[in-house]
Amino acid sequence: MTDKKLSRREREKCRQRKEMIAAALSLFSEKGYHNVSMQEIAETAEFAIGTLYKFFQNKEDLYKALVMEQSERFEVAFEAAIAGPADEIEKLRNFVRIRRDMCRDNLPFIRLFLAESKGASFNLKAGLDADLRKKIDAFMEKLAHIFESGMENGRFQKIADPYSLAIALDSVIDAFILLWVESPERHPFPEDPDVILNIFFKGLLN
Amino acid sequence: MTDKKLSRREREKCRQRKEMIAAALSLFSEKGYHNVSMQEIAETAEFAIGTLYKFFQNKEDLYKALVMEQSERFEVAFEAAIAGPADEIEKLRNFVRIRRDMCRDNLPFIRLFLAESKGASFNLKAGLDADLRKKIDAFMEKLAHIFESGMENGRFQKIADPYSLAIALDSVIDAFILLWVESPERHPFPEDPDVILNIFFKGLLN
DNA sequence: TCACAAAATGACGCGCAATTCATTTTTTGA
DNA sequence: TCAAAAAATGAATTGCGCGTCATTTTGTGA
Repeated sequence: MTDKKLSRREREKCRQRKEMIAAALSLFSEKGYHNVSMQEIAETAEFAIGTLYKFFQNKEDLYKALVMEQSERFEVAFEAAIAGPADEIEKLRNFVRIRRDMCRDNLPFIRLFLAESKGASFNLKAGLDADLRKKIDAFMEKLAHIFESGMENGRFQKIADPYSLAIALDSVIDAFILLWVESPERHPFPEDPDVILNIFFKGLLN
Repeated sequence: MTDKKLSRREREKCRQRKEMIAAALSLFSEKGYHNVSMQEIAETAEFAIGTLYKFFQNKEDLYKALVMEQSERFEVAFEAAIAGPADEIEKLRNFVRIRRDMCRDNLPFIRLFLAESKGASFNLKAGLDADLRKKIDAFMEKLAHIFESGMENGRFQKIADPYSLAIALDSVIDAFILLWVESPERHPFPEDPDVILNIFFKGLLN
C-alpha cells in the first residue's frame, strides 16, 4: 500500500496522502476529532481544503483511514511479537516489550487509539469500525491461546480462564501506558516487562 | 442536595432538574456528547429549550453537572465498600461486588464514565474535570493502601508495588465491565468476585 | 376576580465548519 | 512552443446547533 512499482505521479500522491494523515493524526490526537476542522488539517498539511477532499470523501472518511492504517501497523507488530519465541513466558514478555516500544514511538496515535478502543466506542457515531474490532478480537484470541497452551503443557496454573487472562493482561498494559502518557516523569513505563507480568505470574496470597 | 426542608416550588425545581439530567444522561450515553443537541435533550425531558438554559448555563455546564453528580454517588459507594470489612481480602471482594452492583443499576452512566475516564481525556476540551480527577486519584491511593497494609501484615506477598496493583485491579474490573456492557449474554459479569480476584491472588507460575 | 410577578416557551440570530465547484495553475506530450 | 488534460485552489454555499429574548402561560395574593 506504499511505494515501489508506482509511477512518479502515484508516488507523489502517496506522499501527499501520508502528509495529510500525519497532520490529521497530530491534530486529532491533540484536540480530539470534533475540535479539529478540515480547514485546520489542510493548513497544517499545507494543502488547500479542496485537495483534502480529493483524497478523502469527508472528515469521517479521513478519520477512519487514519485509524485503520495506523492500527494495521500495530497489529502487525504485535502478531510478530508473539509469533517469535516458542516459549509462552517469552511470548508474553516480548508482547509487553513491543507494546512499550510502539508506544514510545507513536505517542500521538496511542492517545487516539486508547480513546477509541477503550471508552469511546461512542465518540464517533458508529464507534470502532467493525473490521478493526474483528481484528482486535482475533488478536485477543491469540493472546488467550498463549495462556491456554501454557496451561496445557503445565507451565501455567489454571487460575482463570485463558480469555479472561488475555483481557486482563491487555487492560493492565493499557493502564500502565495511560499512566505513562499522562505523566512520563512520575510514572515511567517499566523497562523490565516482568514488573507488569509478575502481577500475573506471582500470587498475592501464600 | 435533594429534598426536605424545601418549599414546594424548590422541590419542584429539584424534580425538574433531575428529569433534565436523566434525559441528558440517556442521550449522551447513547450517542455521545457531540451528537446530542440541546434541542434534543429539551424534547426528551419534555421542556422547552429556554427552560433548560434556566437550569444550566450552557451545554458543557449541563454535562459537567451530570458527570459530577453521578460520580459522587459512585465515589460514595466505593468508599463505603472498602471501609466496611476490616480484612484486606474482604475489602477487595466487597469492592468488586459493589462495582458489579453499581454497574448493573447504572448502565447508561457506566458507558459515559468509562469513555470519560479511560481514553477520552480529550473528548471534551478540558477532559476530565480537575476536581473529579483528584477524587479518582485519591481513591486509587486508598485502594493502594489496602495492598500496602496487606503486605505489611503478611497477608499479601510483595509481588508489585501497591499503587501499580491498585491501577491494575481497577483496570481489570473495567475491562470485565466493558466486555459485559458490549455483550451481556456472552460475557456475564462474574457473580463470584474471586473469578476476577484470583488473577491477582493466585500466581500463574509454580 | 384581577393585577402583577415568576416561570416557561420556542422562533430566531449568529457563527462556525463541512462540503462544493468555478476558476487558476501545473503537467503532459505533440 | 502551445493547447488540452489533470490537479490544485479557496471563496462561496449550506446546514446545523448553541444560546437569546420577546412573548405567552401560569401562579400568587389582595
